[in-house]
Amino acid sequence: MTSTDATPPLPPLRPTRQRRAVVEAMASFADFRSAQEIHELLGERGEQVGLATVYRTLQRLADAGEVDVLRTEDGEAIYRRCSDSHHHHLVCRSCGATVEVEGPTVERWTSAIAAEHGYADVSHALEIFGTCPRCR
Amino acid sequence: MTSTDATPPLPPLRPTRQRRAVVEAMASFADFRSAQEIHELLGERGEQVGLATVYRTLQRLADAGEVDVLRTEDGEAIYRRCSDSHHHHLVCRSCGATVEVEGPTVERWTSAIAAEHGYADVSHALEIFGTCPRCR
DNA sequence: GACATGTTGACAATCATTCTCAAATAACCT
DNA sequence: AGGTTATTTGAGAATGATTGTCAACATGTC
Ligand SMILES: [Zn+2]
Ligand SMILES: [Zn+2]
Ligand SMILES: [Zn+2]
Ligand SMILES: [Zn+2]
Repeated sequence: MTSTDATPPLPPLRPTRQRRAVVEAMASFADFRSAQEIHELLGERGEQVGLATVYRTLQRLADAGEVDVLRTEDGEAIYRRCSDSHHHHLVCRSCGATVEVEGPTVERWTSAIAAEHGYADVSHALEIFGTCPRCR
Repeated sequence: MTSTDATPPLPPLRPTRQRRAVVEAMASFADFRSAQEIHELLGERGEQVGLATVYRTLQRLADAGEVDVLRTEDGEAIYRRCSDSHHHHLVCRSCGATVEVEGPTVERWTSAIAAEHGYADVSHALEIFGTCPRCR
């Protein structure tokens, strides 16, 4: 709420072929994929985009809240397009099928717990893993 | 519940100086630390343990549920000794101070959500981040 | 078109984590 | 104690995801 940082000099951000390609690619699947997999997918689609650019673009999208980022068991980042509202994921351990879920229950609980311990400026991360119906 | 895998040939697991050292080191701090930091700590304590061994031991401890593992924003694994029961963490973004929290609320909610979507064999991961009282 | 600046891509550099494998050491047997 | 075998260790190489470099490019503006 300082009075001097109304609109910091944010760089413009240009619409390039590569960015469009990545965004479109993200719209073509519903599960979580790694940057490298997305890079491959782009290749298959005939859209030539450098790997570094894919990484950069995914990060921007993540920062902008356009995509969700998760970490696999071994620390690899995986991405998926997402709705704009706050939510969590129910992910199939076997095939990766993902369902976005939400509800006030967890939101309230985490806030309460945090307040109870004097923690401020709270955020949280919750992922649910299981085996989906199709993989039973 | 299959009848043929009662006790798979698990390797014995020997009590070595290195393993004791790591376990003791883990008991000496209460926040999350990376394998490398723990390796350093061991050095300072005069316990010479190879980095690879630290990694191996931490993984074993994690598999055995003796330590909790988290991933930092950039995918680095961090470890902390933990109580035996299922719980979650309230972590200070600034100093790393950690509080183990638990409660049936989230447990029930996640189970319900999973069942609702037909997911079986469910597990979940929840971390709460905030600024602790001391860092306000 | 000319200019200023954001963007790209090939490739090098990081860096956490894993792998390799010979030497060291528990556990066991006699 | 000596001998045998299965683990464990550690130093260094290897891996692999992610990031950095920087010259060539593309875009928006005038
Ligand atoms: Zn599935
Ligand atoms: Zn939430
Ligand atoms: Zn703190
Ligand atoms: Zn739980």
